[in-house]
Amino acid sequence: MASIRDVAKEAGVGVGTVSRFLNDSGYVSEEARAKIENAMNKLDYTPNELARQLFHKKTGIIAVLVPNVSNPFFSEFVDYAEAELYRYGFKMMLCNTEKESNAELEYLDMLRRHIVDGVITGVHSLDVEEYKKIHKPIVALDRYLGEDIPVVAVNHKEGGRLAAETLIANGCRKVLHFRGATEVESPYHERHYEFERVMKQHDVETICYDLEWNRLDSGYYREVVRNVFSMGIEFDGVFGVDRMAIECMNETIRSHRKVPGDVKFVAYDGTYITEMVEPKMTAVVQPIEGLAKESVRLIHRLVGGRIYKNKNVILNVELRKGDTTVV
Amino acid sequence: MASIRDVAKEAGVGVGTVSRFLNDSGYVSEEARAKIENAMNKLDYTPNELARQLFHKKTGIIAVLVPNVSNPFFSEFVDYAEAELYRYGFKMMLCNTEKESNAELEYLDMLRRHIVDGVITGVHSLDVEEYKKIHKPIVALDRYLGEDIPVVAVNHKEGGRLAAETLIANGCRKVLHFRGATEVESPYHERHYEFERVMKQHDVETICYDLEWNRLDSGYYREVVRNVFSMGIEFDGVFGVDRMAIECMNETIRSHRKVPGDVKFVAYDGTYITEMVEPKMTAVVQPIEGLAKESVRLIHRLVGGRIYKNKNVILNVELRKGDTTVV
DNA sequence: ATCAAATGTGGAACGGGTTCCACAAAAACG
DNA sequence: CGTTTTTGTGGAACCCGTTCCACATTTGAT
Repeated sequence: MASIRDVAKEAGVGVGTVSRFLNDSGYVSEEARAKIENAMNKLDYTPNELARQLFHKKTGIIAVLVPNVSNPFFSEFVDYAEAELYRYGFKMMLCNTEKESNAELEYLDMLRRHIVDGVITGVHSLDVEEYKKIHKPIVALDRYLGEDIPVVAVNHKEGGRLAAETLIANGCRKVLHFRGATEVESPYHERHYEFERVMKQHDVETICYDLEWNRLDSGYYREVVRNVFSMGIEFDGVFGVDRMAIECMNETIRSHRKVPGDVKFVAYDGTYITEMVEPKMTAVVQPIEGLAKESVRLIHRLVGGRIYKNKNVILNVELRKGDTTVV
Repeated sequence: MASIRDVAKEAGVGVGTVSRFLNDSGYVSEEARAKIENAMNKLDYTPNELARQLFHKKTGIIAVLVPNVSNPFFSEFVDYAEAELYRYGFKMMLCNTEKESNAELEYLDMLRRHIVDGVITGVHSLDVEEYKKIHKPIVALDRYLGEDIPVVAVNHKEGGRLAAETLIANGCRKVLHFRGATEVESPYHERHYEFERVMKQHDVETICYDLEWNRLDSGYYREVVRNVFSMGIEFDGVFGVDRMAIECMNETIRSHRKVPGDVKFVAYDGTYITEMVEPKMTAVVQPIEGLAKESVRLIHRLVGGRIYKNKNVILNVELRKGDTTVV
């Protein structure tokens, strides 16, 4: 593999000249340009990016940590994030952390090892203290990781309120509410608190089902649904994360109840799968593209050296009416 | 940031000794070990991976090219591939190529720039000639890219046969067949040919609808469905890729026809979404985990320097009966 | 014509690990 | 006790592109 020195020799110029030519920096005469171009073609030269990176101490790679890309929320996030990173000239390293408990730590370590310039993390298994030790560009998606780490999230309180009000407006009197594990500190729990608050305020009964932490697989959701149905619980409204709501709706249909006639559904997140089922789900939709864009914008600034303490970004949610509610 | 030379000086040893200590290669006395460990802690030293990579001309990064990670087939593939790459000690760079026409080329160029050690590509927009020029580790997912590039795919012919036989066994007489664009050379077209062949053999009428090339978004599928329904075409069976089949089924249900009573459905791919809809889809399922594992195994070998010309891998498909067919 | 500024160039030093070689001391062996 | 072998060490050279500095030539201004 030819190096810049080979090119310089072949072209009969100095390495500095070749380097300046390659980077369009400083002065290079037309004559030298031509000679270098010739030599490059002749030797089929491509600059070694690694040497560049070593010098600049930058790789232009951002690690994106998610529990699991096959989860629609995260696959959409990753999709948008990759496109946006590309726009900024970054490459994306993808890290699924669900599979192995210390994968998260290992990927964070790549920051110190100079393999990646920054990390966008949508993951929460690690102790917050681990993050505080790292003084490098990190952006948290929907997660509090300490003072210095900016958070990108949606207004979950508003989301909880919208869901509650929708079910109330639909005349629900007994609502099944699937909650994410509340042990973990995350902005998204706000939706549960607010949902419960509004429901109580309107004297609507809620049955809370607490989901296990970090179980995002469909198998688990199905198990939960079967569990609920076998308990013979009656309900006329459901609020839960997309896949949970969908599994629950399917079981409802299978047990010959009408949707939205007998039971209304409001899903949380509003990923594409809520539009893929029949009837289409009414959903509180998170602006995933916005979350991705903001995350990338922030990481770009951080990598660029501008310090942004507590520059959190909160985006608005929106209710998308489907056919699982009548109003 | 401390370097290995700082550590050597602090510990009062040579850089070679520190390097040998870090890599557990060659001789290092207990005494030296202790001194180095001390110095490392004192200086909070982490080796710079970039310098290592420059020397070894390896980054341990594999690029995975897919049109779009939010497509369930690819998100599952990427998910499994990431896990498997991790097992081999590789990191994954994710590249969505759909957004921009020259993204594919740009990502391939990273091979030459030494940014990635290998590429697994599930993408087809580029001219095959482009690939032939690159003599670096490349594995193709479901795609022919020339003599030297190994292909990982399933037995699509078998898949087409299974689908056809299922619809025939269900007594279908007029079947809607959504086909991927056949201009592009890809193993997966086999399923269409075989499907048509078997149908014709059994005198079952098929209506072929050719889909546009590389349009994988839900919006397009919905548009196609609306188009078909507005044409007033009658059919009692449908064969198409997961999302196409699902969109078609939803429209069928909305137009008050019964599934599987009036219309039977067989989906191709069998990603999780076919199990998420109600009724569950009967599907020809691709062993996505197997595809991912084989792709990674091959790229690992290629990166390891063992040449494998034409070592293609063909996996078996399987029919998973759901509730959109009666047999 | 004179001097300053602009244009152009080569190469050493650098970034931070790795490897290899020369050399030394200790251990093993006869 | 002499001689291999093993253990242990330091440092130069290398991987390859970048930057900076010293120096040369040309252009422009006065």
